[in-house]
Amino acid sequence: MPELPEVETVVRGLERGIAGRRIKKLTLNRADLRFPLPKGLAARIEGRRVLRIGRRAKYLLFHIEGGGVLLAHLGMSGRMVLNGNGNGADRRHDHVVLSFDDGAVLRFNDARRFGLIDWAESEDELPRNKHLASLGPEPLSNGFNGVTLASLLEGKATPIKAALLDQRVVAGLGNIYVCESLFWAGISPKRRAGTVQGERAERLARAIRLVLERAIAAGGSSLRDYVQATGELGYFQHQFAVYGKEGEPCPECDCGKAIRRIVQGGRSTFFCARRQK
DNA sequence: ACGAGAACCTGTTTGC
DNA sequence: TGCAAACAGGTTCTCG
Repeated sequence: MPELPEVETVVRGLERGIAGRRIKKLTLNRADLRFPLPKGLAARIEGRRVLRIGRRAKYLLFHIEGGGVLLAHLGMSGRMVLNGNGNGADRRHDHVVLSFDDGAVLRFNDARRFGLIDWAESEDELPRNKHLASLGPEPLSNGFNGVTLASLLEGKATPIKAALLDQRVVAGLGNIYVCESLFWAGISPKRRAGTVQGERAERLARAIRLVLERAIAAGGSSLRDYVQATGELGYFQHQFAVYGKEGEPCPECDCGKAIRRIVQGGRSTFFCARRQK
């Protein structure tokens, strides 16, 4: 579910909702999460304030008073929702609940349990955290452009679709935004990643940035599970050009050719075979 | 070393 | 209608 724009939207909602609040209690409702909670996590955060909330790739970063950082990943089905507004979330999947001194309640709800929570002792430790250590560049950072993207793709034989899903190449893209970015860049998902160089890489870097920015502006994409921290839905799904649109006409070609769906690496890819080469 | 595919888990949709 | 298969926004492991 949640790719960079969804996580960024949640981060912004949490920043408004709980930055500066003091954590009163952490409640763990089920022990068999994908990874057990870090040892002694409750003791490290209870009684301390959340200074600010940030993001790296698809990870939420809760900066805690005293220097530690709580990391959270939402997996496929995870939600991080404030104050009971789960927008239909099944309460049985409220695995971790944080209550705050002002009465605010933050729920980590994750039906499929692909999400995770981790802990870094300090901001300096973050780059060495096992989940963050090998991530590629942030696509919305200043340094991300066609030149950097081209060098990351150089020599790769795998299809560009698979390369962009690899978080070591670019951090934060997932199935939706890879499909959408390749569409707007006019690049076939089947093209060898290593051949995306020069002007093609430039177009792709620009398309990635544009798609992500538009998606964030729309509050992310709500297909089934994703909601913002407030419980509101995202709206970018209404602006999809190709994702989930098999058989529908390409929105940019007037040839009337339909959007095709293929499977790459076990995941659906949607594209326009006429426009994307 | 690299790439393809399976596995992890639950819920919903699709097809016979 | 009913049941089974397919599918879902991600990541990580194994195998060739």
